[in-house]
Amino acid sequence: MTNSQKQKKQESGKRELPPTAWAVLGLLSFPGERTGYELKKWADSSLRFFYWSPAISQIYAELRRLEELGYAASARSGPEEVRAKRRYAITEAGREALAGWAGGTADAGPPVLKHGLLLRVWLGHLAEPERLRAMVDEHLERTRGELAAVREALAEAGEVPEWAFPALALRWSERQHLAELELGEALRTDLAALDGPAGVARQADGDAPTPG
Amino acid sequence: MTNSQKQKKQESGKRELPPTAWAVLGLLSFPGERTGYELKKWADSSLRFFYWSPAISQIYAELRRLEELGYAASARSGPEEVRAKRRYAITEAGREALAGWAGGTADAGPPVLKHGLLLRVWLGHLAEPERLRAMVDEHLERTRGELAAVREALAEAGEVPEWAFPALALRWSERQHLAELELGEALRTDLAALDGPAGVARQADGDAPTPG
DNA sequence: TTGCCCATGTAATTTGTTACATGATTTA
DNA sequence: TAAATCATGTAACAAATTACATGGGCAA
Repeated sequence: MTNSQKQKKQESGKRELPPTAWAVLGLLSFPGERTGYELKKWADSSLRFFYWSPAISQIYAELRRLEELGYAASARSGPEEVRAKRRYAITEAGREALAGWAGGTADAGPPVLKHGLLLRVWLGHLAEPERLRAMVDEHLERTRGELAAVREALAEAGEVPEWAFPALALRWSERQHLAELELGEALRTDLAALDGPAGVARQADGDAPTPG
Repeated sequence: MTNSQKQKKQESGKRELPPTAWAVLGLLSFPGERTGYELKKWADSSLRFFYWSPAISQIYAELRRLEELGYAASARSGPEEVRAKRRYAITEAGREALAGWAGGTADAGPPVLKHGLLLRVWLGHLAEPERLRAMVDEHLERTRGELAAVREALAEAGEVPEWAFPALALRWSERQHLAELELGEALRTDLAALDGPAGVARQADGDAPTPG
């Protein structure tokens, strides 16, 4: 390990919360009390588009941790019921901690993309050209569906003045999906150019230089 | 659990490999033998931009699994050394399995994006407007750096005809970063529009708060 | 001779998923 | 009254990271 990397280590005893915890707390930072189930559904129609879509079990786990930390508080509906419906709300401590995380000077870090189609394009020498083209077309179709979902969410959020920032993020996401569509079209063109005129080498073997 | 979700369950005994295993095998699918260390460096200058950047320990673990499955084979340099340098190559079985995965009819699934800046924008009500603007600017600066890195990788791959598909993916990534830059600029504009007219009125300006 | 890069690996821990179990309420 | 949705949770496991340990080769 290099020295510069060493300097990135944590010295503090209290360990940092993972992004998921902050995201859950972030959902809670908007007015109202809600259940874990509701949080999950909400995330799937908002944060999913640019950040995160966790398993429901993960939401419940994070809510328990947040409550332990005093960042969230819950009230069950039935008095002494086992596993009763539980509505969560953010606490003052939670709001402060979240504001420190979201509005602090710490770097948000680079966006991380995991694009399965692109990995397959990168590995294009292993697939039939027509199969590759079909994958791109499927991707375009799905992206159109996603764009529609973003716009649906935007139609809801766009009305309410309290949702101004979420609407902003969704607007970004709308543009991002439009760009993804253009990227897909360009990819299809590039793919055709590779396959069509010159008929570039699709053979797997034969020697070649090592990368790097 | 709904019925439609139930149908997605696996019935097969042999469990599917995670994407990381296929990505490592994918790196190995290009001619030449290489060490885990080299694989990591290569991934960080290629797949990182659109798919994946694993911990080095994860690479070593996957290589061991791949060898156990008979998908990869290794040869150590020193004869009986402990922990000697180990160069890996893909096997025929590995190539077949990979081709089945990458070129098969299975859906690549939707791309997943984790954009820390956007989460913070979504949570904009918790931060100072100027801090938010600074974050966007930092993001633009970093994206410019990433774009330069993509182009550097492209300059290397673009020459060799064997790297035609990797070059295609990198070309996609170049365009994607250009789009990300435009998205960031638009976000800055939207942010200013949100902050400007509703905030303190500047008497000299009057109206027309949207900058070019 | 210090420090960086190359190179491989183990251990501990955390994060996150899938599968399972349970039951209430709502809708067709 | 059957099915879907709402709602919470546990258990097992898989994936992945961080920290640590080790040591060779090379260059300022």
